[in-house]
Amino acid sequence: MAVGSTFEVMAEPNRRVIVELLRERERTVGELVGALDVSQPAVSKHLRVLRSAGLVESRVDAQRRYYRVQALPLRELDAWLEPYRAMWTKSLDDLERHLDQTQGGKRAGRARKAR
Amino acid sequence: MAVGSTFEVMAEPNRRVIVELLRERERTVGELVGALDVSQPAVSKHLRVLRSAGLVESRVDAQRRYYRVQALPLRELDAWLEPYRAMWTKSLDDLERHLDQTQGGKRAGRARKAR
DNA sequence: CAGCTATATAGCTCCTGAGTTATGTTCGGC
DNA sequence: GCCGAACATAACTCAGGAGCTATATAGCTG
Repeated sequence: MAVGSTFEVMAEPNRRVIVELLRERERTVGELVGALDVSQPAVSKHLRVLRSAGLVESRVDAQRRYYRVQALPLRELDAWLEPYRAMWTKSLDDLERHLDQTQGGKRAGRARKAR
Repeated sequence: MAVGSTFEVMAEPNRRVIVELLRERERTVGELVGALDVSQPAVSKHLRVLRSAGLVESRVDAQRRYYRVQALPLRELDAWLEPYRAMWTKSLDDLERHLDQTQGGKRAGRARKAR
């Protein structure tokens, strides 16, 4: 529930891969195992962690379990990042101003700021 | 540099506290130690990790070192989250539609969607 | 220069967490 | 009703990382 747990859960590389795979479409445990280069129990363990963090849900079909992403908890990360957006925007603006000063008119037709 | 390292660095609770403290203003190591309930070497170690991830910078003043946030690496987290924004927006819309259906006109003057 | 302050580094301990193998459970097919 | 497929759980190992104490380094102060 806390932003901390979401951060910690998403810090694990294989879990991020799982979430990215499930973003495209729901998948069975077997499909994830095939994509991940770790054992099936390891994948089940990651799915357990992800489920208890509310980041995935599952649907049963016979012996198969289809997992899908539940993105809402990621919103907490987004909210946590909010105060920093202004800071990196400023950093980029400062960088740009610096480039404008040092390189002068060399880049007249250049594309405008990416935010 | 990779989004993975940024995730892992920010997963540590004390490091997140440090970054949040430095968001307000630059601080010395001693100030951070006073706020954190861990030893001074532990704080220095966290600062080292944060510095090598590009998340903080330091300025020397006599024996003191003032640390400040460098927010740019956090932008990678923001970018990573991007594809999921549409998903949680949809989840919230679905929830709202559901509430509208089940509770009908009970909440006529209610505040509008928060995004 | 002696001693104090502020911070970094070294060396160590300890616990957590990610991985493994082995086994349990559930379900469909024959 | 049995066997195999699909997944979860149990029990264990092992490495890394976060913490600590002790010590080194750098700079002010008197």
